[in-house]
Amino acid sequence: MTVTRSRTRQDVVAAAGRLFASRGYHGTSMRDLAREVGLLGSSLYSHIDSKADLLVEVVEQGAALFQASADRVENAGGTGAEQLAALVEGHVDVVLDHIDEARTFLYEADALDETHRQRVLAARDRYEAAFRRVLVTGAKDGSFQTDLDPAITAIMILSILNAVERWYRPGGRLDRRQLAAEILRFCSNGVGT
Amino acid sequence: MTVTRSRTRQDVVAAAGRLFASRGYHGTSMRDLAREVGLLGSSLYSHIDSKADLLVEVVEQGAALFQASADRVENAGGTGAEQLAALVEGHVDVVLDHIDEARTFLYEADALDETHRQRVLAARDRYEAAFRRVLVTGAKDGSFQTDLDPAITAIMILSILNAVERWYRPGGRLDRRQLAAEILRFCSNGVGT
DNA sequence: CCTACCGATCGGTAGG
DNA sequence: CCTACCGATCGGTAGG
Repeated sequence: MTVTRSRTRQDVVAAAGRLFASRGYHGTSMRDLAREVGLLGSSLYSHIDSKADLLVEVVEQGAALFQASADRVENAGGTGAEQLAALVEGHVDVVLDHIDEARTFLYEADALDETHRQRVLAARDRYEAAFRRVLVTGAKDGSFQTDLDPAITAIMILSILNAVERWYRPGGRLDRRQLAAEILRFCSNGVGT
Repeated sequence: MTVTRSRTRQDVVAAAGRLFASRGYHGTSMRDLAREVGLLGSSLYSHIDSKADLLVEVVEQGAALFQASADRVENAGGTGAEQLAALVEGHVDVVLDHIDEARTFLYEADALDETHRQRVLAARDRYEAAFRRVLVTGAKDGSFQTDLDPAITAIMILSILNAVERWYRPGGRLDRRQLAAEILRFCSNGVGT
């Protein structure tokens, strides 16, 4: 016996995340979203106030997931090398387990109003700062080279991590642990002999 | 004496590139574009056939610029290390000199019709293949480790390169040669001791 | 390149 | 959550 139960606000937000991630905010209409969740367009407004609010909510979920990973790593402590490994694994997990929120956080911030856009930029910088700190820690404890530039190095590591969702598909040659290991290996040693 | 001369098709395409790169295809209206180029919306159609055609044209310009760089590197030859350096420098040049076409090529392909979208994916793979070949060359000639995976390594290098336009701004601490050198250094040695 | 305009779709509201 | 609808804007066309 199938019971059609009424949609919750979270159903609507999750569906919005799916569409924003796959077609972009401006490429998604409220009627697209309503169809995705099984309603008519006007019925969405008994769950939410506006399309813009939905974007804010999805983006902030993405920001919170990445930050939670960084916070866990910082609380666990360890050498620079250990913490970098944990940051890489945590990022891969967030991207693979919450791809819609991650993509929307990474690529749709420009569709936000200026106030929320600035908050996203601040959230990204805060997350990036965790990588910078780990690089400094590792330079001191002998994990890493001592002359590396933490700012640009953090950006390059995050560039690799953020791009994962653009090419990696589960079920392929690498599982997610092997993926994280490959990334960590490249970030540690590069291609050099 | 200022002469207002009539717009050419290329002015319209270039303006479209600017807007697609900064607001996205779906975030750009034909009236936005007309204003950018100093016309009324309907007047655009004496230069172009449709909004979709404009996207195709900008994206294909981006594809051609990247491919031209890869072709130049391949024709110049050299060791794997030399060719990788040339690919990195070439990519940085394309991104910094043609940021609108590069961004549109990288981020707006999903807004294309399926036929053109597939062509972009093929163009990206062809460009990526140049990186894979250079990695294989370098593994044979002693430039690089012999046990690296060319496919995933090429993706990671390109992830760093493609992200450049998201954070690098000319006139800052690094000029473009230093930027390319930092990227090459990271790709060669990573953070390890 | 503009005037005048088209049908379709947009985000959203009133009222039940 | 639906019916009925709003004004605004969308990409695009006819005709000059």
